[in-house]
Parts: sequence; structure tokens; C-alpha cells
Amino acid sequence: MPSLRQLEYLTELARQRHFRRAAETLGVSQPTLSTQLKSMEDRLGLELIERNRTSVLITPAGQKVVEIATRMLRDRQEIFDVAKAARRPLGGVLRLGLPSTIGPNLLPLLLPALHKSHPGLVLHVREDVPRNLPGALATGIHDVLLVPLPVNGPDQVTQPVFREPLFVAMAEDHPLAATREISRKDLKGQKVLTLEHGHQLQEQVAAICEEVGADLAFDFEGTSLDTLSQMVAMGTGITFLPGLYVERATSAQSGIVVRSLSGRTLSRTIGAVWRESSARADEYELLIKFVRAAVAENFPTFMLL
Amino acid sequence: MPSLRQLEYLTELARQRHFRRAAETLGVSQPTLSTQLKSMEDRLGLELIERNRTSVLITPAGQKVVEIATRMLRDRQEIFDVAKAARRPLGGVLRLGLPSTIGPNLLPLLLPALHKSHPGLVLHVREDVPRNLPGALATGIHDVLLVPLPVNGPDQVTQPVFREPLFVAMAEDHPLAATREISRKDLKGQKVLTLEHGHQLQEQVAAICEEVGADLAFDFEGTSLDTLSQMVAMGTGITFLPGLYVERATSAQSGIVVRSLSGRTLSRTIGAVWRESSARADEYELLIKFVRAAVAENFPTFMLL
DNA sequence: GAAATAAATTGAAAAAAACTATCAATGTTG
DNA sequence: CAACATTGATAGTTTTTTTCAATTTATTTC
Repeated sequence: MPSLRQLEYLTELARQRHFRRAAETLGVSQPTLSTQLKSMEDRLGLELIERNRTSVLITPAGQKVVEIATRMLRDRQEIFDVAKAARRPLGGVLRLGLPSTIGPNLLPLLLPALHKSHPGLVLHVREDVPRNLPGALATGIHDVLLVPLPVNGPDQVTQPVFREPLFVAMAEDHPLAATREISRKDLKGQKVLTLEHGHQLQEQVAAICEEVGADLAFDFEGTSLDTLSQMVAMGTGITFLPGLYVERATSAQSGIVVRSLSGRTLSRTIGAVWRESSARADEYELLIKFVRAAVAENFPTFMLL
Repeated sequence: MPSLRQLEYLTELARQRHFRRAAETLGVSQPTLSTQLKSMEDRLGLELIERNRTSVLITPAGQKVVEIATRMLRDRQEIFDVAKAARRPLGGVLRLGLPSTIGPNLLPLLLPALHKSHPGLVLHVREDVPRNLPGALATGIHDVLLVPLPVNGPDQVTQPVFREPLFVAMAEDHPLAATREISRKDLKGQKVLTLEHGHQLQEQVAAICEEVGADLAFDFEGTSLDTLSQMVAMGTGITFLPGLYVERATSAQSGIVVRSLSGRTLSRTIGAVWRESSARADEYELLIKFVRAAVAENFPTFMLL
């Protein structure tokens, strides 16, 4: 089996057609070149180089080998380049997993600055239901998660990033829409819509309903905040929407109004999670810095953690 | 710089995700695998494998490297395959140089049998003017020539293959066409056409003209035997055509007739030539056998050498 | 908490690759 | 034509790399 070094010798010799000069270019002695090439020929059981008294010729088989070898050496260089790109912080591929309640609302605010200061970074964003994310992190599908906390899983490091308020959302013509600030007892008996199972938000909303005596609608579970808010706009019920989404997606045209809940603030904590065994923790910290900056700039009322 | 063996280790580990089992498959001890992979990571300055207590994961950069490495290993296998094909006699590429006076007339008779018994052979046929062929052989453009002898050049081995008769050719309505066998003195004063300079045939025809007192036409030199015979058919003059061409290309429709010359037979010797330093002499001998067989079968009157 | 398993570490041995020195064969030149 | 230069091959040694057996560390399982 020919080694890469031997193939490198061969290609250089093919280029120069001169043992001594090729050896010099390669930074080895001429006997090294001779013996290594001979050894490769022996192993392949084949003459690759025709040593003429006047000149060095490459046999047809040798030509073919040179061709393949050239590709292999280029590949080796590429491995090196990949490594080089991946070595610098936030270089190379970073696989980010997050729920759809965060992804489309936060990432657009984050990516321009991130790409500008770390052009080498290739972010693979994959959305999934929060319930699946920790497992996917453990099996190596994601490198880091941006999810509502808490997240439970072995060998995972959790870093809170910011606190996202939740708002009560209802149709424009809903009776409660007149109130500027809604109290907990206003919610009693209200029909509350929420996301499908697997979403952390769903569990949280269920808990709130339990607390305030609202009725969780069991006949409807939205797959995205957009469908959810459309249902709300149609007057099917009320819901709780996370601040990131509210700021971005609810406007005069949306047909819904949002109100905050008086008393104890309603919120959820968004955090980053990664495998303890991952060697790129400092990169994740760096990524978190960008998230915080984006939140601070676009949502000044949110609390950073 | 990662070595091929290290890359092989990495790909196998990526496949099995288990050090001990991968080591076993690779036929090395587990420490070998561990240290080699570690060493590669150090050299790349990068973590390729995430060693978790429960499982082995490949980092994104590692995935990329595995991808490239897989291609490289496939390439190495291909080198091996190329060598294997080239090892057997008349396997791999063999670059054959010959003049246009031989190529289209001889090769079609030769190739079917050759291909049948040596399917691994890839024959690169390249036609050129005989004058250029020896030089091209020396510089490694061709591996073996099939040309009219003699050929002069240093470090060249010559092997006569067969003797090809030359015929006198003229238009059907030419006065000499009535004669069954043409004598040398019939040619005196005839206008003789021939090939362009650089063809051995051209020199030979010039010598014959000198001998018999014919006039070599200086205002026309054909680039191929086909154009030459077309000129002859039009009555521009007579010419000398080699036997291989005559048997194949002159028929009732061609408008020319061929006659042999009485007395001393007119012929040229076709031989094989290769570099003395070439290691494939036995393959060339084998090729010659096929040429002789093709000639014997299709031109029983030709003399084998 | 002992046994089992998995990968890392250590230190020695084996294998591979590299070097220096030298040779034989050619080619060049005064 | 003889002295000299050049080219690639060979021999013997040294250095570097790779590998292995034995052991250690950490973790999981029973």
C-alpha cells in the first residue's frame, strides 16, 4: 500500500523528471527519494518510472497513479484547511438546535452580526420540538441548543441566557381587550389555546391555566405560534405568547392584542445547553454573547441572565 | 499532516463508534488506535472525536474529515486496482505510435482478437508522420512504434515484424493498366505521386524513381494514402501503394488498378520499436505476435519476419 | 461496593524512513 | 582522451514513527 508521502514523491518527480531536483524541492535527500519510489514500485509490483540514462519517464500506469495521487494530496490539503477553519472560534460547522418558538424570532436579529464578525462560521440550524432536543443533543445531532429551561439530561451543561416575558393574547374584539393590564382572576374560565405536546410552552401554559382556573382547550393544539395566533384572532380563545414572537409578529394587522399579566411576572427562561464532553464550550459562550447582544438591542425590556 | 493509516483509523472508528471494536476490525491494538487518533488530533490542533463516557461521537469537523478521508481511501484502492490491471501482460494503457500508412489498414484486423484475449488492455493509438515517431518514442509519448524500418535512434530496440510488398497503382484507363506485370523500364518517364515529406514511404518512392528513371511529382504531396489514390484515379499520375492499403482499400469502385513490379520484389519492412530501458519488452513481443497473426490471416502472401 | 467495561497512559520493541557516504554509469570539456 | 561533473542506485547507520503488552483511570452495572 502506497503511503501519502510516497505518492507525494512520485508526483513531484513526475513534475520535475529529475531525482535530485525533486528531492531538493521535497526537502529530502536523493537516496530517500530513490528508495521510497523503488519501495512503492515493489509493493505495487509494477514499474512506475522508467529510468533512462538520459531522462526520467513516467510509465502509463505511473501517469494514472500520479493522477489519482494528485487528487489525494489535494484532499489532504483540504483536510488541513477544514481543520484550520474549524480551529478558530466559531469557525466551521456549528449545529444549533432550537424550538420553532425561538428560531424565526431570534435568529434573524442575530445572524447578520454573527456572520460579519465570524465569516468562517457555518451555522446549521435545525428546529425541533423541545422535548426531542436534549436527546438529539446527546446523540450528537446538535452541538448546542437554545431552549426554554429547565432541561434535564446527563452530561449536559446549561447556561441561562435571558428571561423572556409571556403575554396574554386575545382577539381585538375580545372583552378582555379593553383592559390595559390583566389580572390573574380575569383569566378564570377563559378558553386557552396552546401548542402541541412536546413544547415546553405547552406545559407552562397548562400550569398557568391550572393556577388561575382557566380551561385549556384540549381539542386544539397548534404546531406553530403563527397558527396559534391566527386561531386566537378568530376568537377561538386566548393564549400566552412569548415576548420574542410578540414583538416581531403582532401588529395592527394581526387581529390580536397582547396584554401583560399583573402581579407576578409571567416569563420563561431561555438558556443554552451543550454536552459536557464537548470541546467547544468557549465557542458556545461566544455564541451566547451574540444572543444576549441581539436581545439587548431588540428587546430592551427583557432581562439578561 | 495526517497519514492514510490514521485516516483509515478515523473512518473505521466513525463507522463503529467504538474504540476496541474498531481496533479489532483494523487488526491493531486499542492503544494504537487511541494514540494514533490522538496524535492526528494534535497535529490538526482540533478535536475530531468527542469521547463521552457512554459513547463516541464525531465532531462536525471530524465528520468532514471522515468524508474526505473516505474519498482518499477509495482513491488508494483505485491505485491498487490500476496497478493490478497493469501488472498482467498487456494490461493497462499501452501507447502505440504508427504512421497513417499502417494504422487504419492494420489495426482493425488486429484489435478484435487482441481485445478478446486481453480485455484489460487500453490501447492508445496515435498516428504521426514516421519522421516524428522515434523522437516521440524517446520522450515517452509512445511506448512502442509500428513503423517501416529502418529506424535510427539511441537506446532503441528494433524488431522486424513482417515484409509488406509495394504495388504500382494507376488509373483504370492508364496505358500501363493493360499490362499484367509491370517491368522497371515501363516506369521510365512516368509521373509519380507520393506522400508528403516525413513519410518513410516518400523517401522509398523517391529512391525507386531515381532507380528506374521516373519523374517524382514535386507539385503534389498527399497527406494520406486515400487522397493519393484519389489523385491517381483522376489520372494525375501513378504511385506506389503498400500492400496493407491495397488489399483493404482498392476495389472495383476505387477507379485504380494495382500491378506488381516484375524482377526484384518491391517491399518495405514493418517493425516494432521500443525504448531499451522499457520494462515491458515482453508485452511488446506479445503485441507483435498479434500483429503477425493478423497479417498471416489477412495477407497470406506477406512474408513474416 | 465488587466486577465489568472502555478508553487513556506508559514503556519497550519493532518497523519504517531518513541521512551520510559511496558507487557505477554517462556525459562533458579542456 | 583523460579529468571532471552529473545522475541515480546501493550500503550501512541513525532517527523517527508505529505498534504492542501491561497497566491505570473512570464509569457503569449488578
